[in-house]
Amino acid sequence: MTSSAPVPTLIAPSIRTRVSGSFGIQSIRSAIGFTDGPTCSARGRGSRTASRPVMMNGAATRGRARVSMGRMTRYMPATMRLKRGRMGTMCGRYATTRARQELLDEFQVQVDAAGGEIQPDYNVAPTKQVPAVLARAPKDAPDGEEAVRQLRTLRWGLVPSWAKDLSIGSRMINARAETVHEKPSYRRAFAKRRCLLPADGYFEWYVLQQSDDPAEGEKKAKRKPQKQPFFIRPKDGAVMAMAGLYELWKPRDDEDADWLWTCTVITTDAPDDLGRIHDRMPMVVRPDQWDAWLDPGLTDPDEVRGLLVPAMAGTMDAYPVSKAVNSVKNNGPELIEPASDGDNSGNHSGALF
DNA sequence: CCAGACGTTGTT
DNA sequence: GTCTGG
DNA sequence: CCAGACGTTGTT
DNA sequence: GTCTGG
Repeated sequence: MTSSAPVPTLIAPSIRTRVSGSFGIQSIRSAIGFTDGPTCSARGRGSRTASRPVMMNGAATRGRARVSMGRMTRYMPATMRLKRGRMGTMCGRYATTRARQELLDEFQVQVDAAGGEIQPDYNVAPTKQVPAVLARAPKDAPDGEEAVRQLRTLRWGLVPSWAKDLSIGSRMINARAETVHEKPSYRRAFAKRRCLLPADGYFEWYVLQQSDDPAEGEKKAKRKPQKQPFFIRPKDGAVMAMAGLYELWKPRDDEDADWLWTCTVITTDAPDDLGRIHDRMPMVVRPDQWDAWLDPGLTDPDEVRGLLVPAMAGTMDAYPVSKAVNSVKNNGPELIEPASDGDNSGNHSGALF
């Protein structure tokens, strides 16, 4: 019976941050979100507790932040821009398991340019190679040559052409649909290098906290927040053609090196049913828009933006899965199986929808 | 002019 | 590469 | 997205 | 805490 199990509730990230180890004041200021302002030369070993003002609508409330360090307390004006840690969720993991031939057929690919094998991947993470569909004129073709629709594998995490090394790619895994046309890192690719990234569905992690157990009485035992992975996929089982951009990059110091092909996933608002638990999702391109989306000759940002339509409510399934997906070392169909009773220490007792 | 960023997620 | 901030 | 590391000195 | 690697 799961009816007596504590009900999980969605909580926001803590506004109190505890840091331990050897830190300077800069670390603490960073921990509480200040990226600018007065500095202090104090250093030391031990643990600190820092608190910061609550942020609403992207701006800090008025007031002061207190940073206590043993007997010393520093106050700082709370007027600086706040920077959050990587506590949120986005499209950072997905599954793509269609076989090569299925992809070639489904997307009416003209040229199979994907070297090597295309293996089902139930745990795609940033920096991995992913199958992609794109349209591009042949390498040595004269101007005006027709673009050819091709299947390739790309590295997830877009590396802009100006990057000194490819490490920036792991931070360029998503592009917001609302701003992608104007961001320096993306707009060139948005105009000329769009692609489709086939997916079965994507993962997202809820931050869960069990409600207080009355049996514990006055003891306010603070439980560690737990993250529960969910898999989200189209109800009809159709392939998700995620809107993507690709880029070609070559190290500056090695003209003979091969071009590195990289990509990013465009995100958009999630419809209400999904938005109750998570307000962003990958942008999906409808089949009747695939041709236009892939057309490298369509470069007007307004026209391209017109192809991007947020998903309709009620079209996706979302259900909890095993925490095995947390580790990129795990891979297999079991990662997208609904979590069974007993999985994850009973964090969740069933589907939300 | 040069230096430095170039991105996303979240909202008690 | 190109834009913003100082 | 999560997991896991997170540094320096010197140089037989 | 922040950053990198997968």
